[in-house]
Amino acid sequence: MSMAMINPLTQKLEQFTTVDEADRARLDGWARHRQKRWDAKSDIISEGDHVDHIHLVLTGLAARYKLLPNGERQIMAFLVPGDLCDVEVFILDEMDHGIFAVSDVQCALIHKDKVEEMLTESSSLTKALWWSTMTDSAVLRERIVDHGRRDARERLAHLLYEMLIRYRIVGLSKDETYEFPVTQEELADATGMTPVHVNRTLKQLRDDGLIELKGKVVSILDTAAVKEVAQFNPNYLHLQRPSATSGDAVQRTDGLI
Amino acid sequence: MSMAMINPLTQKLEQFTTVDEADRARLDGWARHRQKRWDAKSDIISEGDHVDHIHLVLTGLAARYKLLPNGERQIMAFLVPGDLCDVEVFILDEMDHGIFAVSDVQCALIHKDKVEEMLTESSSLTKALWWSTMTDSAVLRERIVDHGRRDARERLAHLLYEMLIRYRIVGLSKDETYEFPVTQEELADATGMTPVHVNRTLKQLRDDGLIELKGKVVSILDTAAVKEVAQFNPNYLHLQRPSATSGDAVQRTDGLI
DNA sequence: CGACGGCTTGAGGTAAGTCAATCCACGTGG
DNA sequence: CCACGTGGATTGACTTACCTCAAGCCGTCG
Repeated sequence: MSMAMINPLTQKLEQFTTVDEADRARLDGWARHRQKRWDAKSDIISEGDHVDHIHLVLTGLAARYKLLPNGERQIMAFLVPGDLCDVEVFILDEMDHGIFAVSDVQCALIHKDKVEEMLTESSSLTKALWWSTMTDSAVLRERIVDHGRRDARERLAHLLYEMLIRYRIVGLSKDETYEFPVTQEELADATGMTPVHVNRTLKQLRDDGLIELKGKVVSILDTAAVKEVAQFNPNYLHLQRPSATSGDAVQRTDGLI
Repeated sequence: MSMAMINPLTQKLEQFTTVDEADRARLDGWARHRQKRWDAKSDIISEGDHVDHIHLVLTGLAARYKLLPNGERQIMAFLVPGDLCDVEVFILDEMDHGIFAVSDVQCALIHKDKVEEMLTESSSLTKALWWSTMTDSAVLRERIVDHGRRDARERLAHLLYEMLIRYRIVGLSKDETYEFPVTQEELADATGMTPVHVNRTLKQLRDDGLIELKGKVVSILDTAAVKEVAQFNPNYLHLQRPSATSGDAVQRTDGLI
């Protein structure tokens, strides 16, 4: 990572708390220490792996997935820069799912000992990291709502809008536009649909003037309408810093959502 | 909680590690200190609540849920004795979902300060609790697979079998039988189906001799067949203690699964 | 130029939803 | 002790959202 580049994990944690100089230095050390690159479509971690490094996505897009006995695939989460792939392996014995590189991906490898060290040395970072894993769970829960109670159109709109915000958090969106390097097949595996039906639904969203797709670039053309059809409630992303932490009761309204 | 009764949280954590006397005493103190009871169908925690106690289910069944603007409900997880309802509120500002009592529920209320205290005083319990939240996430991921890539029959079979194991962990199953006090409507809200279709699918599972339902009591009649149609792979429950933790390489085969 | 991966579109099929009636176990009050 | 009301389970008839199969298209890369 170049010196100029902002550590996307630091940037993400800023959503939750102010990261002080010591913590920032620690996070930068993690991101710089050891890096590795994966080609698009290759596995970063496979189901059953026993990992002793945590992977932090620096650039590119990755995805958690499971393969069913019949060969079908379900993508359970997308991982954007700033996301940690496998905090669980820190505790659990082996991966119960795999993670693959959707596009070319650059990761920092953080040895679990480094994280363990942090847990005792910085309670602020421990909390921040905890916040990160809790919001990851919240995103999983929202995905369950998507699959259980939203139809194709709502589900896609919800996913595309959520990704906008998650990219925005790490500074990878411009206005209402972001690069989302997925194929329609991957979108299908993430939304529990068929590639064919993803295609038709996207066309419908385009024809209705809600979104635009140019290559891998997504633009939300009509924010209000997209939030409306997605029934989007941003509370699950927990982008307001907890009021107990900030001295005053001022809630930030910096327009991320 | 009577003295004789085994703390279900302790019992659950035993899946992951051996709980020593000090930790056991701490957990029992938590469970005994302050308790509260909820009537069936009442809210234990509502969306938007700011909670400063963690709720530990002691008896009964609870469920995490979200309400959509159009009034539909999605149940994202069932909480059985030994499950913690809201570790997240420890960090996050407010609940992004609600939790309601499916049956009458008895909970222990644990003040967040008690938990914070534990985090600095017992690294073994900290790890065990971490394991617990990680497996909760794993269950959420499995639910996404259910919804995305399994049909009604597979989904119900999967849920019923998973619940058997989760009840078994806390000693609330007898052979292949357990009490699961849900209505078909709640089952529908959990599986993303219609009550009508839940009914038909259950009938089919019964007619095929896979399961039995007597009132609220579920029996898995044909374990092999149920695991087969559910494509059940227990790895996501992480019931093997991590090999790094146990001195020898012996894996337990006590037949929970 | 041809092959290939991914996108698009059409025609027809099916799992699951909707609407609605009936049934059944219960609890409760007259 | 029975009539009645109520919440939940059950079943039938019909509709629909999404799937399947299949063909064509389009850009790119060797």
